[in-house]
Amino acid sequence: MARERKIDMVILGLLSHEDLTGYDIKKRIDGAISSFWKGSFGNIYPALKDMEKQGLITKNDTSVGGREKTTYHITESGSDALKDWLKEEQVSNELKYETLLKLFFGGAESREVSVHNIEVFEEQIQKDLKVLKTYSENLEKALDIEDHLYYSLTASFGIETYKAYLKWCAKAKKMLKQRGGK
Amino acid sequence: MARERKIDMVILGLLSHEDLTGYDIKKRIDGAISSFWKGSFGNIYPALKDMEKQGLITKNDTSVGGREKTTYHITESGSDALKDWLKEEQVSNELKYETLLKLFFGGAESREVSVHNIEVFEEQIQKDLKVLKTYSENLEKALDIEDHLYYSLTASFGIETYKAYLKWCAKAKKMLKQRGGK
DNA sequence: AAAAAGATATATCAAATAGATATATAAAGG
DNA sequence: CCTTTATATATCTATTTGATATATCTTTTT
Repeated sequence: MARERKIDMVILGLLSHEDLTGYDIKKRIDGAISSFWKGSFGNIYPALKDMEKQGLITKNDTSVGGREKTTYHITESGSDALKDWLKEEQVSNELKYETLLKLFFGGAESREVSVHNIEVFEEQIQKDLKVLKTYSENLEKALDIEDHLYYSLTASFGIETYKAYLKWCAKAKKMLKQRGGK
Repeated sequence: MARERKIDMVILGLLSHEDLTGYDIKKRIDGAISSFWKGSFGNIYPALKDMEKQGLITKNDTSVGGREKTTYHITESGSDALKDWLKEEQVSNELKYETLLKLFFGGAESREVSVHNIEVFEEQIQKDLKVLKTYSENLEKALDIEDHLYYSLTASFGIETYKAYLKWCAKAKKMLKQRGGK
């Protein structure tokens, strides 16, 4: 058996603030959450169906014109499930860095290949950092809103780690260019 | 269709250094690689079978006493596949931080809960950092070995990011304890 | 020396995730 | 008017995760 489905908690967390459609949920996940969690239609829609059966959320079908859409709303029971999860001790934090995997096995190719791979990574991080900084600055304009504090803290996590990445990139490139590599 | 199977590259990378059994591969992944990639028997064994069919690796069955074991060896074609992958531009780096997910939705519970969750994370990172530092120090004793340079760079990535995490933990806890939270 | 515990070794299964794709309507732009 | 983009739901396959089953060999405890 695989562990408990985490997408459920992402959905409950989002629905605890506002009613949303599956499509809306995907958009929210692709936004601020994307730097530390991912979601796809392939697990969002099945999870919504399941959770409705379990009574954690309720659905509300509406049709605007010829277009049908289903909005979900969190129930008392769903809200409790979210709170229980927040209080659980064990967490699974896992990162899968293909860039590091390539570097680890970098010896199978020339050093130039590894340097280039680091440069590709570096550029991506620089872009991501820029986006996160803008997001963070906007949040800090209204830190009196309780939720903004939480969003700001997760953004700051990203900013701090991205900065560490960039520092490492410079160092790693230097090391690879030094001491007469093959 | 899901993207190309990444476990294949982990296996090829490991086999490029020495012949290994599936069990050995699991042990290697759980070691130095574990901080940036994971693997399980559930994907290692099927991948080995597949790759053998594809001619990327060859198998060698031996029986020591009544105990059977299969050792795998990388082929020329497997070695080429590894090098091709190293030279590919696109990479998928994804982190799934349940700790951050909980913090993002922290507003559904008291600030104490979030502070506690950060403390749990902090302790784990402190442990991991200690292990990585020891590993890194041992590598640096013999940096003249080409491969050690690569292993050292990946270890240093972990060390730098873990340090950034700890710095963030202190800051985040301070923020949550300040300004009269609920 | 026997029993228990732990390490070695392979394999498989269910649940969850990733990523792509299919379908159809609505809105916006040229 | 037509094309492109956004909205919205759904499904499928491949892959990964995590657990479990089985069996042998080795080391430690009694």
